[in-house]
Amino acid sequence: MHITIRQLQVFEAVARQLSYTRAAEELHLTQPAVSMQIKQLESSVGLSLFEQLGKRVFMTQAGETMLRHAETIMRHLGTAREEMDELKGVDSGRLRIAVASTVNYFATRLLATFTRLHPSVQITLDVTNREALLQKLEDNQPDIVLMGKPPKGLDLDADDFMDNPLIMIARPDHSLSKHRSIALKELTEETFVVRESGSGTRIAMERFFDQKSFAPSATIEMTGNETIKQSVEAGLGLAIVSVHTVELELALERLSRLDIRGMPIMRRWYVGHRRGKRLSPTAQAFRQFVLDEGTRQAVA
Amino acid sequence: MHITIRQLQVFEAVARQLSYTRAAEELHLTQPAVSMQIKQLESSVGLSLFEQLGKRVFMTQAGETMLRHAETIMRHLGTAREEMDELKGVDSGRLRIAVASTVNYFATRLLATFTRLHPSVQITLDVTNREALLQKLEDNQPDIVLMGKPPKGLDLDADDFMDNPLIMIARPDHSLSKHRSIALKELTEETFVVRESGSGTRIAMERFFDQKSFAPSATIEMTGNETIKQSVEAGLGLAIVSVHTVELELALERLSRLDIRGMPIMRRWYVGHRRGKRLSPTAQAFRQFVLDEGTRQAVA
DNA sequence: AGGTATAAATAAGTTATACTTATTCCAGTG
DNA sequence: CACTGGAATAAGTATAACTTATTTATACCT
Repeated sequence: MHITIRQLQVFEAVARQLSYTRAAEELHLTQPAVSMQIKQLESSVGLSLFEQLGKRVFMTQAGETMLRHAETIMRHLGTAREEMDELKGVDSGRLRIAVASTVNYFATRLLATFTRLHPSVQITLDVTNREALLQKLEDNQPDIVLMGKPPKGLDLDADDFMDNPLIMIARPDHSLSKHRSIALKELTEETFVVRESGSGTRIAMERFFDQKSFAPSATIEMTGNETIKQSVEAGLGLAIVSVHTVELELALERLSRLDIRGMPIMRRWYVGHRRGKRLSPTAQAFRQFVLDEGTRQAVA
Repeated sequence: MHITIRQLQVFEAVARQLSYTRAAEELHLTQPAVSMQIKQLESSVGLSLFEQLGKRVFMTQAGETMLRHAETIMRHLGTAREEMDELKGVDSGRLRIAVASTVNYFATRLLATFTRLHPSVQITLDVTNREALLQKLEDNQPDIVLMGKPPKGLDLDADDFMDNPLIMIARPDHSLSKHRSIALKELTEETFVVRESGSGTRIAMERFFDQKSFAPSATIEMTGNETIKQSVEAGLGLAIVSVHTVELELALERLSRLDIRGMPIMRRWYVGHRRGKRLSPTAQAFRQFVLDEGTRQAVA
């Protein structure tokens, strides 16, 4: 014998009305149904909750105690329902976004706009490199990821939404910086500053070099885009980066873009989530927002 | 479709184990039974509570929210059960006692002893005259009443437990105070201080006078035993009171007892409760205590 | 790739539970 | 003393909560 919410509901009505019949009416039930529920509740707690003296129904002390708990339980059920309904809307809840580090340069802009549209959504932004991001996906940590082309192996529902041109950068005073249509083989003697393995940009670069059967004479490996940019600025060597990461530096002419034949390497950004994941309305809204924003940007 | 406690129970187990199968084992159920309960809960809140990605089961945000409420609800159920069990014992709960005003003189002694035996019982003592007491019984306010002989009309389960001798008192310097075996008719010229109507002592007195075909020449009506005693002490007249109310004054010889023929009027005290009332274990214990204490006193 | 193991979903059938209607019982009331 | 209002009881029915058997899906393992 165990307590049920129905019993508590019926009990609460009887306690309020102090009448089985009126409680039954209120609940659109018959009077015997109410009697049964109360009797079951009483037998499962092992005490009388009501006593009938003459015609009137009184609550026992046990009844009063039970009523207090019944009320709080029902109140919690109510608020649970309310909070669930909240979550059904787009303008609430939590949105966990993980982005590959390169994406960060425009993800913040994207998020700023989205936050303005849906101010009460609580957003978590997690910036890591591609490899760590795949691990996080494994743990179902992010709702939505923004990254380069996802690997085939992983079960990811991903759509591309934006160009991601990879370009080669150098110090503005580099000897080739004014040249046009440079062939890769001209760079054989150059040192390349490259991202850590596990980075999407690194993978894209390697594939490009493989295709062109090119192998740089020297590479220096570094973690993070900022570090790479600073190294190139310092004259440590050349680097391949997403154009999004260096817009500012190019404009200020602190870095210059080399006009390599076959470049920019045209890649795309993807918005994705684990296949089978039940996206919350908020997450769906964000996904759609990213896709729309991508095409808008492309047109502009 | 409505939420049930069973659903919350099963949900909580799955949320903790993050596995339907293990939750089923824990609850001694089969796995499909768990699936069904979760599905029903999900459909009644209109949101997925879990999502299955690959083999692993994850909680959704809705699930996390629901879990918080489920836990508090189950905690309340638990404490409700505990408190109910408490009430099943003799040493807890509340005990509402109502006594006729005359009873008060020994009820306090009785309660003191009972409280020492059951210290954590919360006792309410309500002292009123017989008439008001019957009204309170009507409203099921007291658990137990101590009073003189209850009227036949009312549905009261009452047992007598102690003698209640009514005696006549006078000022010690009253002319009859040294006399023996006084006949009522000798008191025709006396003034009587009598309790208000509705008092048990008053009723008993009137019946006694009727039987003896005696009618006092003058009566002064007063409320409460204390007032009566003081009035007699002040020489206002004679009075009939329960011996229990004047023990102290007789011992100190501030009042004296007249030796009237046919007195003391031998009445009894009763411990009672409304017929059909479900006495709590505490109330039952008190009732028994009063009965035992009464006979003990009689023997002593 | 293909086979295997693990875990959840689905289907069908059974038992228990939550209701109903009809009736009885009980206490207060004219 | 019949009458009325209100709860209890009885019997029957629909729904919910389970079971077993089976299917489906995915990770794992050569």
